[in-house]
Amino acid sequence: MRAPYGLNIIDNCLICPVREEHLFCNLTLPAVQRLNEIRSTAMYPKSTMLFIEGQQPRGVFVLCAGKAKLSTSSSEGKTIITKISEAGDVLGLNATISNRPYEVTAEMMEPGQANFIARDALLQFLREYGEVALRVAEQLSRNYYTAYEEIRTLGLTSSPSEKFAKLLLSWSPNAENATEPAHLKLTLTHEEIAEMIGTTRETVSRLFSDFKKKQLLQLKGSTLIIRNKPALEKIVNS
Amino acid sequence: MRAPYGLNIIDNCLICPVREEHLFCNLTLPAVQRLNEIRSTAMYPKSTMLFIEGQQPRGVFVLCAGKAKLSTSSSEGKTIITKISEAGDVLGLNATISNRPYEVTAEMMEPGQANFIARDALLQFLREYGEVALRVAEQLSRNYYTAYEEIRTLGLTSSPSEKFAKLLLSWSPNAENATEPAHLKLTLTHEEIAEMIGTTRETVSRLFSDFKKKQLLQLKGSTLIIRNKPALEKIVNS
DNA sequence: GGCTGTGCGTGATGCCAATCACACATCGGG
DNA sequence: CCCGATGTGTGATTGGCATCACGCACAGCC
Repeated sequence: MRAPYGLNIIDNCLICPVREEHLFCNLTLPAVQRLNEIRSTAMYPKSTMLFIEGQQPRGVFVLCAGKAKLSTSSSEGKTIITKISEAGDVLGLNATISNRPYEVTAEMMEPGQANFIARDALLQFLREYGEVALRVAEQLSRNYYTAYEEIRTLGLTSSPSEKFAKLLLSWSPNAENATEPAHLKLTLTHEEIAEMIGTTRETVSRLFSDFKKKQLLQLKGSTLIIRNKPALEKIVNS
Repeated sequence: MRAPYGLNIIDNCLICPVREEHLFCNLTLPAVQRLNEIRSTAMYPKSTMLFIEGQQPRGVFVLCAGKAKLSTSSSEGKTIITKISEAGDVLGLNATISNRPYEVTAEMMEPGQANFIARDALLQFLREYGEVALRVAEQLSRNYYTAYEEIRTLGLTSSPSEKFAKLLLSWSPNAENATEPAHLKLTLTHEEIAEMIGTTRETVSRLFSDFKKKQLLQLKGSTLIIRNKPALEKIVNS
């Protein structure tokens, strides 16, 4: 499904490419047509900054293919990654709606494709199609929830091991048939994981060692196997 | 301006009682009338829980008088206060719009008054008056920004002294005529301050001592005087 | 008056994770 | 092929803050 950079762009990827609950899904035909007029699709190579924390908002990006990491940094260089965005996500919506600077930096982690909708056009569009404004409100509300999850993780979770366990669980598909352990590709470096849970690279390395020793997880190349989900859950609310 | 509990309620306090940038300000007359039909005003004594984290959203509260603290807790009893809400603030908007459980607990810190708008009525109202839906989106967007500030504080600020300085600065009126130090009433206990910056009561006590010793602040009864704002700012981005 | 509850100040102790410092592994490119 | 860049493992050291444990001040109240 993911288009390698250099191939033809996925046409019309704005409209429900991946998820049904997409912001711009299931609109009325006129709205869809108007949307197609104001969006512009482009490919972005790895490491592209779609936008940078503090910039005036130019508009929103709808990710069609590829992953992007959202991060925020302090003046002293410390960085936290707040989210890994995937196809279907809308980036920069909050800044664009409220006309405040982008609150995060969005950087492509792999080559990908996105639709851009300029701020003025989007606002005009929302005024014309009031139905969509409520959808936007709902999306913002979801974003808020995610942010609050982050606040709870950062503020209430004390030890790095707790946060690490929490992160692992958030990766693990929450299927109930826990008979066989979850496999998943690990695409992040230890450094990036450290930035996600607010600790140092070394600590992440040691956490991996610890958890391997305790049979909580296993690593085969870049494949991560979560061996003992209940134990992880116990660590989280310890 | 603040109505002591037991006095007559402030009529019509929903409409721009305090702030011009209020969510339900400057609406068209029909919208205002409709709003007056669906709101219900009540007084709330100190320590009232307007809503509790995890509850299904019943609707929103518009604070007219009094302060409320918003907090979230872990299962082990650790608590963080994420915001002190004041007159004019809209509480529970995110949960109500997205129909997810309240993400925080809202507790009155002093007797006060608030308007309640039930979820169904609010959603219906927003559908009828599309103009207001966009306003709601803007409000949610602002909330998101505030949440992100919190994330930055929790995630990027390492030491308690930094966070404490940051909190003090957020209290201090950002007037530029820094010729005379800012005075303000300290209504929070050390415990509550600790919950705001994610540390312990004892550490807050020691921070006050430290900062007093360093001439950064001064305490006269419950009046807090911020003596050296530039130095505080230096601590924040240290 | 004495009693209880709540908030505050401060010492002693211990521990966990940041920091510093290396060694090593892997990979892609000239 | 070597060589830099990037990512990883792991030891030793250290300091900051949580924790425990008090004593004190002050209010409200019977």
